[in-house]
Amino acid sequence: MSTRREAVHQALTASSGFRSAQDLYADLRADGSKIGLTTVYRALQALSDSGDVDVLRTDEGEAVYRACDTEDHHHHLVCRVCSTAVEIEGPTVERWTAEIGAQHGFTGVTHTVEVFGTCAECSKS
Amino acid sequence: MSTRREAVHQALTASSGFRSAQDLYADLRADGSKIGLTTVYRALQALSDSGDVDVLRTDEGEAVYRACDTEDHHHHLVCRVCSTAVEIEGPTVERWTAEIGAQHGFTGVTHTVEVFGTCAECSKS
DNA sequence: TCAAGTTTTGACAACCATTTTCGTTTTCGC
DNA sequence: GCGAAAACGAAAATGGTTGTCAAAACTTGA
Ligand SMILES: [Zn+2]
Ligand SMILES: [Zn+2]
Ligand SMILES: [Zn+2]
Ligand SMILES: [Zn+2]
Repeated sequence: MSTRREAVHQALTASSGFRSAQDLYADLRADGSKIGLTTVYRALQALSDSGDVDVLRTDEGEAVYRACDTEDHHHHLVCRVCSTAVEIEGPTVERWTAEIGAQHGFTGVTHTVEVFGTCAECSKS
Repeated sequence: MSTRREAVHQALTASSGFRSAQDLYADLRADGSKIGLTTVYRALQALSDSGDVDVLRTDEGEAVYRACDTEDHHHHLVCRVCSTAVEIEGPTVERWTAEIGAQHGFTGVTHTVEVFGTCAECSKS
């Protein structure tokens, strides 16, 4: 793992929420790094390819990334305000999606499941 | 509902799967319509605002739309090959997401749940 | 150590879906 | 018909993301 890729991974780990490539680029530059935007995109591509970071799309279509604690299959509960995320897992939903797919004769069934809300902290204000 | 918006809605209804704005624009032009791309985008915006069509994002971040049979809350089982979609509903997953949110003190909890696979037809080849 | 080859990097341009702008056309109430 | 208001569409602007390519950094073998 190259130094630059590590730097991106670390910048991502510093946050508990999902960050965009542009966010991370801004963070790194603010920290004095001379990294280029292209390199940030390349690092995130590599990191998500290798499964080291999770990626999802915002409603606006922007890709956002997160360095999760586990590499096992899981989902997220994301705060709509501060973007903080909690890793969640649920045998229930895993079983349910598999059944739905099988019932309709679909093969190679996968799923995307994300839960959104306003976290306890942000709910106060 | 203006004529142009109806045309877009109808073009969408002609397909059982999710289509992008560009797809629909191509369909309509191929049918001889003189509609503009901007108008297709505006129509889709209005249709999704009013809840007449469902919208989701592809992995590439492109917005795709579908004219569903019901306006009630539901999810989709989408074929990865031909993009045909089946409307599905599940009290199970509704309950599960609500519980997960409550457990972590989140308010205003919503969710996105989509199931992907290869449909029976496309699985043959 | 040094030269030659390989990989990584980053400035810049290119892409492409989507939105804005703005002048023209259509629709609708009177 | 007439004029205001809404809808249209072509073209330009936007913004995230990817492609290009020459320079910089790192490896390797002599
Ligand atoms: Zn929050
Ligand atoms: Zn799952
Ligand atoms: Zn199919
Ligand atoms: Zn639901």
